Amino acid sequence: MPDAEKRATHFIEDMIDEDNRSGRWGGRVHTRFPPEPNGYLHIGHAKSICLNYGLAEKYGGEFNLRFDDTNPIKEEQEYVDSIVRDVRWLGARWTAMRDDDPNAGVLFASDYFQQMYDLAVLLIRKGRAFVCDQSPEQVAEFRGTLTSPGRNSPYRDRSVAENIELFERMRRGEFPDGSRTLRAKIDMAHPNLNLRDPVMYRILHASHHRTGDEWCIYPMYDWAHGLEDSIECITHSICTLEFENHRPLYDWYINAINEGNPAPIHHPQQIEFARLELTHTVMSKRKLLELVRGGYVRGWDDPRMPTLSGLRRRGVTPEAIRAFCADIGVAKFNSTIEIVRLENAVRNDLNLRAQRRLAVLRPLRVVIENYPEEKVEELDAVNNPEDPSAGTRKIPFSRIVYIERDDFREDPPKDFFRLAPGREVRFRWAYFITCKSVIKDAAGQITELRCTYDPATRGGDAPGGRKVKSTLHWVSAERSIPAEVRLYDHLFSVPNPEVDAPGGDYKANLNPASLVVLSDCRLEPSLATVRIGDRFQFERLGYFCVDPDSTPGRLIFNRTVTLKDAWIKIEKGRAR
RNA sequence: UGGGGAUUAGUGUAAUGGUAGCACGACUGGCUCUGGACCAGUUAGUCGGGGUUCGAGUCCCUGAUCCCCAGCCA
Repeated sequence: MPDAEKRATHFIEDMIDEDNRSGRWGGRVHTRFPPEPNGYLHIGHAKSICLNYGLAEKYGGEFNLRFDDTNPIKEEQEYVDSIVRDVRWLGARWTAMRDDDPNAGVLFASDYFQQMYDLAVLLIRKGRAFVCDQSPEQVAEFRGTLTSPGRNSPYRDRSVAENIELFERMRRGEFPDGSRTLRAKIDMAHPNLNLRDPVMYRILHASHHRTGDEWCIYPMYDWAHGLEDSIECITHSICTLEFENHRPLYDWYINAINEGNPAPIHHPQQIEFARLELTHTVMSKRKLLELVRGGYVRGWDDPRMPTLSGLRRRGVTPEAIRAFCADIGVAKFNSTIEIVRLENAVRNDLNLRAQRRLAVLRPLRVVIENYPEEKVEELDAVNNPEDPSAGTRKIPFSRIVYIERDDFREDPPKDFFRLAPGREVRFRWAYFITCKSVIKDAAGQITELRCTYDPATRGGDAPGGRKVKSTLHWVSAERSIPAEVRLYDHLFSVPNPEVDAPGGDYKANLNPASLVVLSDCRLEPSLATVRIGDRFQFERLGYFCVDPDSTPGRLIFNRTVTLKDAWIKIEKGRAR
């Protein structure tokens, strides 16, 4: 990734540096991202992708995208497609990737099923695996507990010949689901429960999204995963902390295969790191699925979701996500990142590239009494003060304009220096405006402001250097266009929705104000020609992007993130 | 009465026996045609207790706390 910045090395880089010094892998670095296609990718996966791809890139190595598709019951092609799309969007480049074929170079564990099967037969021949007829309940009962040893399965000492025959019959489909398993013969008293004769294969008469009905036995993750990495000659198998307990089992499998083997298989080094946790959201696939299925959000790509598709629809750029991942670091400490860090990365990125526009979300009508009725002026506005090459555009100014209701106070509190009766402010790129009077309806609601403008301040500067305390955004009433704007806030109203869950239900912490739809917004006319996905800064408000729900006649914008707002901070401080 | 990990400002993350630094947050101030951005400053930390050493976040001993593991899920 081109935007990798200079920073201290983390522990995995230190390990690779050490490997390179010792010549362990001959200078080779080969990583992979191994998702199970049973859900959509989220920001936590982005951390793993950035880590794995980033290492391959940094060390001139290779990076595989491989699906860990060993459980047909939970996996679907829809998820495969979305994951390929998201990894590509994030900017990772896998080995043999092509831009004209989405699936080129994508790898699948299911392509290795026969090799895995052959290796399982090898372990049976070596007396290291056996077919077990225990029921799932019996297996659990015989496993023992955390503090007490298990007992051997009564089927543990079957002959090699019988095991081979039964395993072949399992594959042929002669037995019902759950009736038999293939298990490794290790140690039922081992303090690490993963080594108490773990199941290697289970019978599953289920159709697989890629292999169809070719198989009715499927390898367990622990058996399959290490072999996948071995087959692909992965050097550094990077995974999350909870698999630390499994590493001895992967090592056992490969050692058992290689013992006395004239053609030993590759033995990758597994390294564990802490997965990403974020405040004000949830990250487990199960809970995200529940939010989608339960209608709590509008889908996997709801802009409030931490999914990559949600973030993309929200207007977050892949560059911002990569910068965020680089910023938070990699370690073995189970930490929770404050979501403002992500928001900050988004602002930093968009500040530099998003063009500025004027948009009024909650319009308040303003009549400029001394401005001619029919006159319209095209005023010059800078597109991006951070990027002179973005140029300028014209904005029409006229007698009647809209400003933000929040930008006027009839009785302004201290430190409020926006518009108020008798006060002069600047209209961005236009004129100095003074509020002369306030018009209200019968209910006492402000419906209109009557103001005057100073013709000498055209463009926004006073000739004598006269200052105003604030600059407001505005749009011409007649020459602006309507739009719907969707304001998003944190999905959950508390930092740790799973920990502080009333009644044990994290959903009780859903933020009722996470989506606010404003349907009467007014935009400057240059926005009439935008395309879906285009991003802008609406000055003084935040960053917004065009939602796919937009139609030619009706523009819909999503608020990606607000600008920092010093005034809100002052107000909140006063409330306290 | 198990095994495996972890613990540095509010939140993260560096420091690999030698000045505890950085980012975000918070708070000041400056600047500004976005109360944005930018600039300057302030705040605040090595889980506890022993030990080794001229010197310990780092090494040793000993406690504490937190996370993971008893799916034919991954």
